[in-house]
Amino acid sequence: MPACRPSGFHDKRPEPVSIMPRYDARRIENKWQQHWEDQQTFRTPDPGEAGAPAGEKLYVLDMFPYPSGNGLHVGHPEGYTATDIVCRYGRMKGRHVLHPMGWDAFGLPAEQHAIQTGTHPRETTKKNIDTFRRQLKMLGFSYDWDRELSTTDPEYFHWTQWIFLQLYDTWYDPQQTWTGPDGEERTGRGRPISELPIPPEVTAEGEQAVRRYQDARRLAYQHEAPVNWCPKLGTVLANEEVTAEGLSDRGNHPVERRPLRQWMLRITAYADRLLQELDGVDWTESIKLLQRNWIGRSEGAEVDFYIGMGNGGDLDRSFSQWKAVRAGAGFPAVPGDDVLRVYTTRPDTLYGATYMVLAPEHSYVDRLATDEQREAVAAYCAQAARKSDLDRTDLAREKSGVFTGSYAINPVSGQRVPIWVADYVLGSYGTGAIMAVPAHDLRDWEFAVTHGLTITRVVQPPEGWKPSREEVELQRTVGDRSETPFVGEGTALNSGSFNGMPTAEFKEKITRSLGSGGLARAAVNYRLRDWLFSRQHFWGEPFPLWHELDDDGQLTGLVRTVAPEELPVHLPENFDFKPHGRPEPPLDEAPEEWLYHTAEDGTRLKRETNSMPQWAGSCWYYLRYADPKNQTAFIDPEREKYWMPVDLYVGGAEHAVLHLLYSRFWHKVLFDRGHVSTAEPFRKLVNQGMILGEAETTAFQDETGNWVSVDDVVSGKHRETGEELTPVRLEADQVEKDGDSIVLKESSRIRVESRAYKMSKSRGNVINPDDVVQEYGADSLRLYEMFMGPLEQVKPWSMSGVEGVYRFLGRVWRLMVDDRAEEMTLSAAVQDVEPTEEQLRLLHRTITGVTDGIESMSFNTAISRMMEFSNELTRQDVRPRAVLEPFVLLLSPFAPHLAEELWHLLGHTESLAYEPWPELNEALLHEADVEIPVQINGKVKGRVRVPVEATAPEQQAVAEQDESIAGLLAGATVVKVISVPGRLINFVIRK
RNA sequence: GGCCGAGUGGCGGAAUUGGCAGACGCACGGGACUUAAAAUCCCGGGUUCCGAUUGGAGCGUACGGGUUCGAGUCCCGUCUCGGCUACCA
Repeated sequence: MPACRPSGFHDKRPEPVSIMPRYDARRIENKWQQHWEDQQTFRTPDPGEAGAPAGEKLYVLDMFPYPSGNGLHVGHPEGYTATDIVCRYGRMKGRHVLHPMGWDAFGLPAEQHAIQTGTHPRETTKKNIDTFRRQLKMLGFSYDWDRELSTTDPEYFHWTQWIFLQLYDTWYDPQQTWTGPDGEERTGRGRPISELPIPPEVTAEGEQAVRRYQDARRLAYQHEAPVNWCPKLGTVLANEEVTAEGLSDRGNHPVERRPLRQWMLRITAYADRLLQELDGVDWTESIKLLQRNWIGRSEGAEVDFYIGMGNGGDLDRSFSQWKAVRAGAGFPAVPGDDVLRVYTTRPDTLYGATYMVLAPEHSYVDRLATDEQREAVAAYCAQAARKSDLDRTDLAREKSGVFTGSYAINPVSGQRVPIWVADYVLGSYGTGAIMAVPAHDLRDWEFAVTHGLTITRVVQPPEGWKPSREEVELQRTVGDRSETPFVGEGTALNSGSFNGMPTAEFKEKITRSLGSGGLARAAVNYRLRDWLFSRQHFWGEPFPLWHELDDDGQLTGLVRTVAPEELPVHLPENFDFKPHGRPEPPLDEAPEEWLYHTAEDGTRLKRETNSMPQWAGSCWYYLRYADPKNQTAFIDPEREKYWMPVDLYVGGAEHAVLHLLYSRFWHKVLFDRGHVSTAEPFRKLVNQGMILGEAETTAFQDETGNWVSVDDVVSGKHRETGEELTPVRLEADQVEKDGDSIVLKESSRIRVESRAYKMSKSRGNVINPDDVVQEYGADSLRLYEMFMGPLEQVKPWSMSGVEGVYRFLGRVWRLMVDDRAEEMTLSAAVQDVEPTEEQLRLLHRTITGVTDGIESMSFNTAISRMMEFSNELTRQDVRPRAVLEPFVLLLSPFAPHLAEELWHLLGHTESLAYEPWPELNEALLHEADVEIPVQINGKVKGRVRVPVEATAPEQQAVAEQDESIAGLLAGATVVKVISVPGRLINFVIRK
């Protein structure tokens, strides 16, 4: 906090008994917040309801917060103020505005707090929500609080569970072509599981076989997936709770990867739709790109390498038989046991595939390990299983792996290639096995060099190719020649009849040729994986599922759904959840009456004890706001049609990938199943930039107190000696600028560091919105956050900047209020007189500036224009009401409390929230004359005044008559004249 | 390493998208008011050189090139900072 304090709150003089006429933010803000609440000013009428605005609907949404125990952060009000301005502006423009707020309230912190203190997460959550609500109300946001929701409300998660059942009931048919309610034709659709065609041979096997066949195709399915099991803590950890070193965040205990039965959502089925339908939404290209990269579509081919049925030596002979069979039967959808299927984006390098690699978790590893190699392979796989993904990537600078002892046959060259196991191949991508082409893949090259495997070049680089940095780094010397890998495209080499063919053509030809031989097929792969949808936690939505048990009380793998009319499935009451020392979820220890049930047919049932991840509730909350109290459906179809899609969605960039991808996925499933009418939920998306702490200037000192220039500091240590250095905070007057760097005043050789850091408790630079409001008021906080700079940009906080906007608001106050009077009175300068032409021009310039600023979300420039207005009017002794009133309306979306108070003072009795937005009169915008620059050879040499409507030749004539210009033109040859009406004149001359 | 974004006064930033660089705010300096201070109001400012008083000339948007009558804005290359991502075959 700054030392000097604004007068509004801390006036030393005795308080007058009457209303203080000074700008007193706290009094005004409390008053109007109360007024809005009493009058239900911002309650949004439902479509068709009496009193609903006739204008078009406008749905503006904030990403709802996780109500943490720390309360609101200054980052929150940034986006919330932006959307609030858009909404308030929208209302004044006659739009029917939906602007809700709620809580993403399931999550780990409340659960951990519960384990430590015994307080139920429900209570912690309620308390935190109350704090957040109070803080948001204190900032004067125009939410319709009647629509408030929390993901933890049973009435809400009722429908989260219901949507899960929809996912469970859906399979994806990639073939179906259909036209949706949006009139678009698409191929591929999520359909009811009852419509899944069952092959006759499955039907023949009976009901259980049919159920299992269906279960394997649902969008929600069960799968063994590794979890972070920490034996010491006796609990499973979320990825965020595991450090980069593979230790538990709390206590630094080792964490193992353990497979556990979990629920997955088949988001990959929608990968193509998620990719393609991104084109139609109004998001920045960089966020779209982020999503595209995350989905990571690649095109290539699946190729089968023959491995025979055993480890026999007759591989070469049986290979030709196998090939003949394949030529007749074609490429099977599911590979048989006699082949190893790989995915490659470079089928053109097939002739250079000199070995193969399996991921350690590949199911063929055991089978392919020969007796001599079995022990080494088993040891390697066991070691790999213990490593986290991070370890695997980190340690693997040195590419490790072991030979299985087995061979496969390269389908094009007919050569035997060794099969290895290595953890640089991921089990979860492609087929979990690769053909290695060391000459043309950096990772394969590195591995081959390390393990002495054959490298065959099959692509000739194009003329003039220079190896890239990474390629050079991997250079090796063979005899007296040096070789590098080449990963680019070129022409074929050592590739039989394909020699000389360009890469692109080769890819296509060989895929087709192998395809007709039944050896390969074109394939598409995604980086995107199916979504691991279960967590081993208490504080999350329970799954609406029962497991069938066999006579021994074991899960059969068959599942029954909870009937929709029995939803929601509540969390068990009076249950003391503590880590129980097993990887299974805490709910596994829930009371019997919650956990077990006997079905009408006598089958023993056990509840699913995993819970849903925090993402679940945030996947569809935007829908519920449109109909938050609906008891019979997750949303009324008419309301859905009316309000969707969200017109503007604002939130932090940290959700640019996952949250948006997940909710788009759910939305598309609901769309396919006919529950929503739009294919995409969010029409326009804006990410606000992070707010950093105040800028800090830091210098470094060594042990003896000598300054060390930042050039010699690497992550807090001396670059040469490695000595730990002490960072010292400096005041602005201790440093100065020297060229491009900032240096100590006392020694210009010592460069210092000057930058702003992310706000964090440990750095002590966290700004609490409560303090700012206490000190300057909500209007100042709102205004400052918008004035800092463009919404999307990262920007440092500055407390004196807050003071700047506070002073502006005070000036606006004194524009209209006589602050010397004993009571609230209009300033004598405010008069009912005709405004001057100049005043009108100023007003209308402000109207365009503010209107355009809001519409393009450049709030900072909109505020600048209002500052110019108030600066100008402050200087004038007569301030016509006719320009002040519209100005108050322009200011109102930004500083609503102050604006309401002034509006009231100007004699209005109603809130200004629904006053019509001031209308622009273009005619009043311009003067009769404009001053334009006159250039000679592109340099400004003078200025002339010309009529606004002057044509190019007319304004040129004016310029030529100007004394100083005429002087400069005299004796020179005018080569060319550029005369842009109303802009400038440029004479190109030669002496 | 890859991808994305950004570099403009002491600081946050503006510039109608190729047309007067530095709007507006902060910080700073000067003045008015005041016994004094705070608050408020008014004025000032990119920089170098010459004139030296009112003026004039040059250089300036990270750096080096280019296109153009004209570039902060477009093109090529380089550097720095920030964010995301990390063996995806």
